[in-house]
Amino acid sequence: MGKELSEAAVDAWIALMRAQQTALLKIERAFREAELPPLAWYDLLWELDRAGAEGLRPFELEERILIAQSNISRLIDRLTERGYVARERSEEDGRGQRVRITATGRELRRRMWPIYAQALREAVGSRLTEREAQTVATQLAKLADKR
Amino acid sequence: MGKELSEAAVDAWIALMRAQQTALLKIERAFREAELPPLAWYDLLWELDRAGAEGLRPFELEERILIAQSNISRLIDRLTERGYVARERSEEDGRGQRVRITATGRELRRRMWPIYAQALREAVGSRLTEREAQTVATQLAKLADKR
DNA sequence: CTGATTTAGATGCGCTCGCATTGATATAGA
DNA sequence: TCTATATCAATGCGAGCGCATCTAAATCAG
Repeated sequence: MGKELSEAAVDAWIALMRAQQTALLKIERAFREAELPPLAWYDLLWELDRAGAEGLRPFELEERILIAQSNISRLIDRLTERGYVARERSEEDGRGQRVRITATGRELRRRMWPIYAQALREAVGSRLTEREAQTVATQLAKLADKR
Repeated sequence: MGKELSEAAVDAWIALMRAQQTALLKIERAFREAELPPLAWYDLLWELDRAGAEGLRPFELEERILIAQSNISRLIDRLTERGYVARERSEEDGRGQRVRITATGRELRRRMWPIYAQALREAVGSRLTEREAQTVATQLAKLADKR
């Protein structure tokens, strides 16, 4: 692609903004209506659940979920306060820590999933064929590079 | 498509979140580095510029750009303070108002565009072929419906 | 016409965000 | 080894967000 900005690129960008906002709003609303915490909590719990017993370092979480460092720090604060995750000093790095999910945290994530899945189905799954979803995922992956 | 949530849909959703976040961050950064206001200002100015001499009612802006009512109201506040737009009581509706872009506002939008275009080219245009961009725009449009 | 409902827009509130900075430790280079 | 630089995480700050609520005007129903 050359130096000019194609109209198609602008259209794709606008569609991207609208689609994300609209879908995100629906999903957050679903969580709220079910009296569950916001999506960011799910993301973090999910990564920690996957990470298993060793947990993750905050900077590893930062790489996996798309939240800035300072917000990761405070998100961990909030989850720690409620006992969904636990902090622990890192053995191998004196500056660092390890974050692990607790049993309660795992349970919360499990409760959140059906709500998430349902909302996702309505906002995304039901609107694209499997094939379309695959294409979209592939194309959009090209935009996710931070460079 | 049915009642189940396909893996492809989840992948598309995650890609959507990441792509939007990443691209948006780049664009906002570009504006900041050029010492220009954020994207939302551009969007609002652009709609008002297009609307011409009659301007728009705030609720019309709300339909066009993806910002909640209360935030539209405050965004107009900020732009009014700096003289980029002007409020005026609506003739036809005593509850309402008309918002119009000023000459300074038009000028600001004009200055913002090259920065925006450049960032958009880097974040989106250069990463998709024209054809891909079209496909993405078409598919994503299906997710933008608020219902 | 009157009262009830709806709609337009503003505002208070609490929360989260991004940025910049700080403090502490780790790593690299002379 | 000693110093400079880089990295990890926390925090102060100001700004913007979404929600709920409020006021005023418009619309609807009887």
